Amino acid sequence: MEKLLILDSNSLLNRAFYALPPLTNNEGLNTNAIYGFSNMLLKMQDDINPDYIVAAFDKKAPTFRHKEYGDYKAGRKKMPPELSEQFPVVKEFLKLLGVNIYEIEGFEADDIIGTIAKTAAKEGMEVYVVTGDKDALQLADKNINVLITKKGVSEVAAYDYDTFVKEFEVTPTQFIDVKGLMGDKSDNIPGVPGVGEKTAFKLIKEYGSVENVLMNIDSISGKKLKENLENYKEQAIFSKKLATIMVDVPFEGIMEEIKDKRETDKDKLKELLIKLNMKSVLNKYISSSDEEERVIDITELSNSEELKRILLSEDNKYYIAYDINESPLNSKRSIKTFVVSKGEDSNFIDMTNLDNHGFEVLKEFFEDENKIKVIHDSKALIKILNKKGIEVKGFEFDTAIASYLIDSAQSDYNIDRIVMLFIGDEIKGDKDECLKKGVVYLKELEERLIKKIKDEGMDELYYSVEHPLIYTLASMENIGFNIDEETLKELKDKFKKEIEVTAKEIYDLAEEEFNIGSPKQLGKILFEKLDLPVIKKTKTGYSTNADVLEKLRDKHPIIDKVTYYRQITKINSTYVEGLMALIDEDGKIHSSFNQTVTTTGRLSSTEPNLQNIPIRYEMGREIRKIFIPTNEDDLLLSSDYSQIELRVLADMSGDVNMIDAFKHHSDIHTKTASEVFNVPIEEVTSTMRSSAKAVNFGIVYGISDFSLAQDIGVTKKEASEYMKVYFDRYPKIKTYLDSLIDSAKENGYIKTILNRKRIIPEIKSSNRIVKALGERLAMNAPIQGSAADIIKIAMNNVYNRLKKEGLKSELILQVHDELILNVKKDELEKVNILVKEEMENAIKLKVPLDVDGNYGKTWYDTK
DNA sequence: CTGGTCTGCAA
DNA sequence: TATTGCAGACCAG
Repeated sequence: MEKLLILDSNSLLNRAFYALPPLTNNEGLNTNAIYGFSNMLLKMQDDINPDYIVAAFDKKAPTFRHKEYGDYKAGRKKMPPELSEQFPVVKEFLKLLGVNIYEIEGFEADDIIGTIAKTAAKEGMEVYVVTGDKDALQLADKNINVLITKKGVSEVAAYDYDTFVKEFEVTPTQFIDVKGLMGDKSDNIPGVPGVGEKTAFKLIKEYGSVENVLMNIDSISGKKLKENLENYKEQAIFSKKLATIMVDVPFEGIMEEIKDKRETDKDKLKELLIKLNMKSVLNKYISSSDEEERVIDITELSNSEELKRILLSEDNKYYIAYDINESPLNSKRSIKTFVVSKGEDSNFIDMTNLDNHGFEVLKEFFEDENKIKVIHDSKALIKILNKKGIEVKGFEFDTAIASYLIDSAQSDYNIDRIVMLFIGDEIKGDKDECLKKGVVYLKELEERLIKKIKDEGMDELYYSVEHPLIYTLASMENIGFNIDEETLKELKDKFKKEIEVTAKEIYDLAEEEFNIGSPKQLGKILFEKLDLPVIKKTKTGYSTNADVLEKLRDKHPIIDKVTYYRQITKINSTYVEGLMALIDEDGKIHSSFNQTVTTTGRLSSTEPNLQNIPIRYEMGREIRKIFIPTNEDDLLLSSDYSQIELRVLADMSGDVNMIDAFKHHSDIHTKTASEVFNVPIEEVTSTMRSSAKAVNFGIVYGISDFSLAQDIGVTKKEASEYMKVYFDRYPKIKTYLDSLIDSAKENGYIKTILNRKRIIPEIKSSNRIVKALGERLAMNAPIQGSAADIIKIAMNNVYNRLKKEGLKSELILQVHDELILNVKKDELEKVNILVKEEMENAIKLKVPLDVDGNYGKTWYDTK
């Protein structure tokens, strides 16, 4: 006997949604109902093994029940958006599975189910109806099994005619009569007042139907019950009608349609399940035996001859992964394992003991532009090759960087992770195995990523900015920043003495020795021994951060000493000792610029982080004196964008007032102050200017009145007033920021000037704090990200022009809005102009970009 | 020895 | 109850 499985989709999704904890994919789409639904479906398929499956949905349009009874299902809460957004996805899922979906205007899913169930049973099918709604029990019949979900969605209780009668002692049809009498709160079916489940069953068991009950009211005991039955006769009949599931919805050729089975669209199903991050479901639908198992034939190349055979025997496209011997020192990094594939093969070679001939092979391979290379996370490899005098040509695509452009929020872009993310396969094994197995996925990854990048409109961003930037950064990192070790040692001694003296003073004031660096011990001294007022607490105890100490400084002389001690030990450990440990054999520091870390598109810098060298306070700023040019005669040039983020904001918002200010090269903070405080430019005080500056900063970050108030030390109300006036003066900024939030809410992401995408799952959160964060991200990311786009363009252009013009000056550092170059003395003027030109003309905005260049003998002096 | 927490540096 | 990062010190497990 053929089996038909009918899904009461609305009911099941509701069940799953409320039974399972919230679950989202990486884009913030809720998936818990989908997950529960698909697992339930899998279980049913396993248990029943149906020949056909159909899914019924409710339509939004009112049904005949609503039309006849205005209050039908009234009082039902509106479906939360976290659930409703999952409906289209489930429909897509079912469609790809080949399941027929039925939803008909004017009928509920129940009616569709009833009709299909009865029709199919009549035609000799064994029918299974799965639902979370007990109403459907009235459909139970000889060949119709109604499966009701129990606790959650994993288990079901099954009823056919016999089991139903056995349990309830009425027939399934009589169950409608029961409902007519008792009503149904959730559907707002009234029934007869005073008649509950017990009485209803009792009456129907005795009289068989609502009609018969009503004809025999006289013989029923109980005065009140009689009265109610008498008074609500019509309501009882009507309720029965409402509770009756239709079994005669007009369906033309429904059975033929159901039997006309469609195939599962495996490729698209896979894609959808990967997108939903539902690997476990995917595995069940597409078992590995179903797919051609990826044949991974891993070959070890044991000498340079074998390497040569793979790399040089023909012109081809090569997929490359590698591992390096990590070291904090650039000079000590080398290639450990080199893995190459021409598509399906995987060949690796242990580079540690490779002879010189091996590097000749690599040189011939990498410098041949007809041998096309796709490299996963190429920069470290390029750096090592470049150091050995090998250029890299014919390099077309970096799968790590491309993956970052598609989703910048991943914690890393190792091959195994992005294979899971974009292909859905799990690569098992340690780092080494992931590499060797992963290389065979690079071809498919490349194809998918190229398509995605094109679809997202990021061709220019990848091919003209990020990809060329790999070479620019590799060069900067290999060049490094020269260090004045003498001065550094002097600083070290100076700080060491200062720390000792300060510590002694603190011990004297505390009248005991303790670890000043331990917030726990310091807290004990300050708040218990010295009994200072507790300002703030942390999870683990008293807060002793800078803000707290600032508030306490009048209360005890120890506070200023502690603050000073903090500053000086911070500078000493992080910058003096930290930098000292990273000076390479060439006397330079070679920081790494990571291209795939930040969510906004900025670079980040590690080992060491050269993007947070102190500048605000003199004591820390001194650190900059140790950064010197490569050669004695050279100079350092620092060129920085003035207010690039506000200019980007002016451009993207199109606010005429702000655009004007930049066009006239006004001091934007003073101008803002004059607007917000309504005074002429000349009367702007420095306090006003710094408040305005804080507002401008706040706008860029996505502001709240609370934080602004805290920042500039006014009340929340005043801060709120500043913002209001600000938006009055720059009206288009307000509308622009709002439009960013709207677009993020609608699409789930925002884009920068170059279409760099940042997915913002937070904005869909039902937690209002998280959602508020999402809104700030939506406002900040396009601004910060566009500024990042612009300086990246400038970096490539500066790098290429210096090379093209045969100049010996070199780009060595980027600090978000600033480029630092090592400049030959006789090139200074030329390079200063060149850099300014390239930075200012990196992109055409509605406002000019202003670049200020400063040079000096040390980084400290470039001011 | 690792990972969590607190702290503080930059744009 | 402001965005993006990196890193050192401490400390519990």
